[in-house]
Amino acid sequence: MRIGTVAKKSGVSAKAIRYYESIGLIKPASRSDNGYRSYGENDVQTLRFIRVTRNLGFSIEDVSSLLSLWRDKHRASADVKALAQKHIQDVDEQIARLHSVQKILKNLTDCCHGDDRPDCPILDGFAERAGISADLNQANDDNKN
Amino acid sequence: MRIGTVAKKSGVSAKAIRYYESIGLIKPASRSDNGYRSYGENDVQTLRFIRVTRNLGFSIEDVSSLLSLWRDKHRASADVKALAQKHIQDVDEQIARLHSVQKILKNLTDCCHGDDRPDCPILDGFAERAGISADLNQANDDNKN
DNA sequence: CTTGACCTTCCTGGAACAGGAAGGTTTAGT
DNA sequence: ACTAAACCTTCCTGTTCCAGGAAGGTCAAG
Repeated sequence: MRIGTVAKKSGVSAKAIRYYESIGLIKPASRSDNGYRSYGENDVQTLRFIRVTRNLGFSIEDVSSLLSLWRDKHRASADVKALAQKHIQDVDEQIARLHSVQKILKNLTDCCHGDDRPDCPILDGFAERAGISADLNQANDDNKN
Repeated sequence: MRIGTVAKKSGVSAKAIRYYESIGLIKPASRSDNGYRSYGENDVQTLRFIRVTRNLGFSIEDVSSLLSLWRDKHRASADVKALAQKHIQDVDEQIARLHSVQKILKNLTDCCHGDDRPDCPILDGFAERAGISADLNQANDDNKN
């Protein structure tokens, strides 16, 4: 199987496959006489595994560890779990950050009438969060122009 | 004020300030005789505004637009609101994606006993999501080694 | 007069690829 | 047999937003 075929079957782009090979995430594919990379069904499985874990947000480095664990029949499931839990924690933090951002943005936009008038609670809110009073803001404008 | 001082007062690193200048987000600072960049209080305000909006996840490009709107006393608040709402939508999508990831990961880790035994519902779950049956998985392992 | 703490510009790196150039190969159709 | 499309190869650049560091100039304190 050539790279285009395995790309379709795995859902991983040919570009990505070559990249994964270049950084050592997957081992170098064997080559046919013309120099084209040659793949088998097992490679499709590996690439699918990579696609799934990447889609779940694991870093390439983590995926590399997960691949090793996946292939190691004597792994301890605790090692896998530790990796997963670390990632879950990261995702939790990201979600928390986004929630707080969301809350702030929604509060501000809800207060904004959003017409052609210039007064805008959103910009005022940004300035306030920046510790800029309306007066300073005004002075700012004056100096800028 | 030199760049180090304005960096401290604004919470934006000197590196970032030079970068912002280089890409035209802020206008080039005036220079003193020795060639050092020179800043005033208004620059502190601008940088703080940038810091706040960046922390809220706006792209540099969006921050640039927001800065223009902030300085434009004749802006329409609708323009600001549109930008903010677009960003809110982006954040909503990110949160949704992370939530679904989180759900999957938590389900799998909850099923994993996490001891020194090799059987692991997390890896099995990944393989399943990849459309790899246990049998194929086995065949995979056999071929790999 | 020499540290040390600033500042300058310029270059590289990082995460994870996508896009494209330049050129070789294979395959299908005529 | 020939050609055009569709593959493949390597190599280089671009993306986003800066951080880190090299090499060198400047300035205030001890």
